[in-house]
Amino acid sequence: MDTRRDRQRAALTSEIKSTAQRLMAEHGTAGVSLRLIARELGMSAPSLYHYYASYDALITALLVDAFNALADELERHTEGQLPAAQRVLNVTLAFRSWALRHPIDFQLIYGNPIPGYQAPRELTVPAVVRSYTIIAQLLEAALAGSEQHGTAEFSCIPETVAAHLAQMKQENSYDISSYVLHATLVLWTRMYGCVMLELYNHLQASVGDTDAFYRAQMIQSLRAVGVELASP
Amino acid sequence: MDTRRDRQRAALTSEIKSTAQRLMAEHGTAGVSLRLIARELGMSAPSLYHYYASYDALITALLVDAFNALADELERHTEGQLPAAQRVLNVTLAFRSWALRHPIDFQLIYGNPIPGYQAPRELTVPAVVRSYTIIAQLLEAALAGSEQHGTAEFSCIPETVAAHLAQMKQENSYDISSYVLHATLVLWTRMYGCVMLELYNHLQASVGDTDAFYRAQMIQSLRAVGVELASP
DNA sequence: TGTACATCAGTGAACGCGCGTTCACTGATGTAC
DNA sequence: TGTACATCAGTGAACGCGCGTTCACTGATGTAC
Repeated sequence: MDTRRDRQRAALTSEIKSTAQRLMAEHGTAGVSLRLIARELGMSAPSLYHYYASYDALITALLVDAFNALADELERHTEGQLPAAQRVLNVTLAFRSWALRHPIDFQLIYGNPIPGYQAPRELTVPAVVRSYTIIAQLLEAALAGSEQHGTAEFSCIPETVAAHLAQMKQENSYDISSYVLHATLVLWTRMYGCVMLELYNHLQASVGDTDAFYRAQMIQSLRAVGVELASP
Repeated sequence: MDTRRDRQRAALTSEIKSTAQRLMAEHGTAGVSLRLIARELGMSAPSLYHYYASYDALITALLVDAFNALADELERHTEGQLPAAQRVLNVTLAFRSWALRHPIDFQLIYGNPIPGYQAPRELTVPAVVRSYTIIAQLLEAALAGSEQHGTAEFSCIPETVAAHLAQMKQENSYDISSYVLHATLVLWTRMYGCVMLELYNHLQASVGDTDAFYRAQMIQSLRAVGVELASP
């Protein structure tokens, strides 16, 4: 049954969520409250309890949405006719551009935790893994044809880290090489570092053109790993 | 004059600060309040106004302290008998180890802003620049003797970024090459990315030995820039 | 199609909490003679 | 060394605010016959 009431309910449920996002954009991830959302929607605070069981439940909904939106966006750049090497680059660029277009969602995922809120791990862990494996699999494909595996320094993975990756591979029965898992982690930390600094406005003043800076860093990093990119 | 009252006052002023830090460590940077601090110290909230003009003034004091403590720590690893190349590596390692030992101070500087608090720019900007120039100068020294400047990919700085760096050089009359300024920025983003992910517990599960992982990344990055490190 | 009943969205009042800050005060610590 | 005064640390009460959540309620929307 799809009654008028059901449709109304679905509409308001998502309107509450989008209002929360908008208010977070204005007041920061910690600057949002049920009462503020209700005020903004022109309704009373208790009425929100018909849509979300609690304040934490609403935050969790936002969090899960953000995780999936990011992974969806990365996945979108995974497919296509382009050579795998080019697609890896595009995914790393998509990561940053999504973060800049959705700074609040990004902070919700990777920024400071919201005071008093503890994200349920059974929801967040798989969501993180999803983005991570998207990149790893694509990187594996991009490296499949190439002979050499990156620069000499790069191939030198610390013993303890290699052991940990091997164990992870076994436990989760990944069919991705330790080399690629390691390279993905390195990429990940570099993407994250640039994006987070830019989001907190610590980069613009020094770099100027953060767009070109990021792109150059990604190209350099991918080449160091062994991805053969056509010249730009 | 150094009366009993003066000493008492100085002692309490710093005790308030250290209590604030301890409470932040327990409840997050946003989870601290004047009333909570006062309760913890066994005194009334209004009495704190004899030591700090307002809540914001206290936060600012913590922030400035943190900025300087980090820069001091980096500076400490700048000096010494070791070759400059080795000292650069040590400074990057010191950055992470300081952040791990003082996670709250680090988050205060580089994490999410505290809701409702706006750091005065005339205090924070010079403090950031201080850490940045420490690394740039040392890197300049480490590269002074070497013939080649890093790998081919690395030398390729985007035009717009190069132009911005040249302008910055002129405005502030730095005597550091654009190449080194750029390399410092790259290093900076990589240090930050690793450390921030580790602080927010997004790295341990994937990497295992974050210590070795970080060290390997720094060595690889420094070599890519052209720093000639003795083999470990 | 109309009626009786169940479901559910939305409300205002209230609870209990914590916050930063102001104010008029008490009592102790310092200072000047 | 003692006295009179000024300075300052610390206090309890209060102001005005916002928060998440509960509760008993009204009135509209749906459902079953």
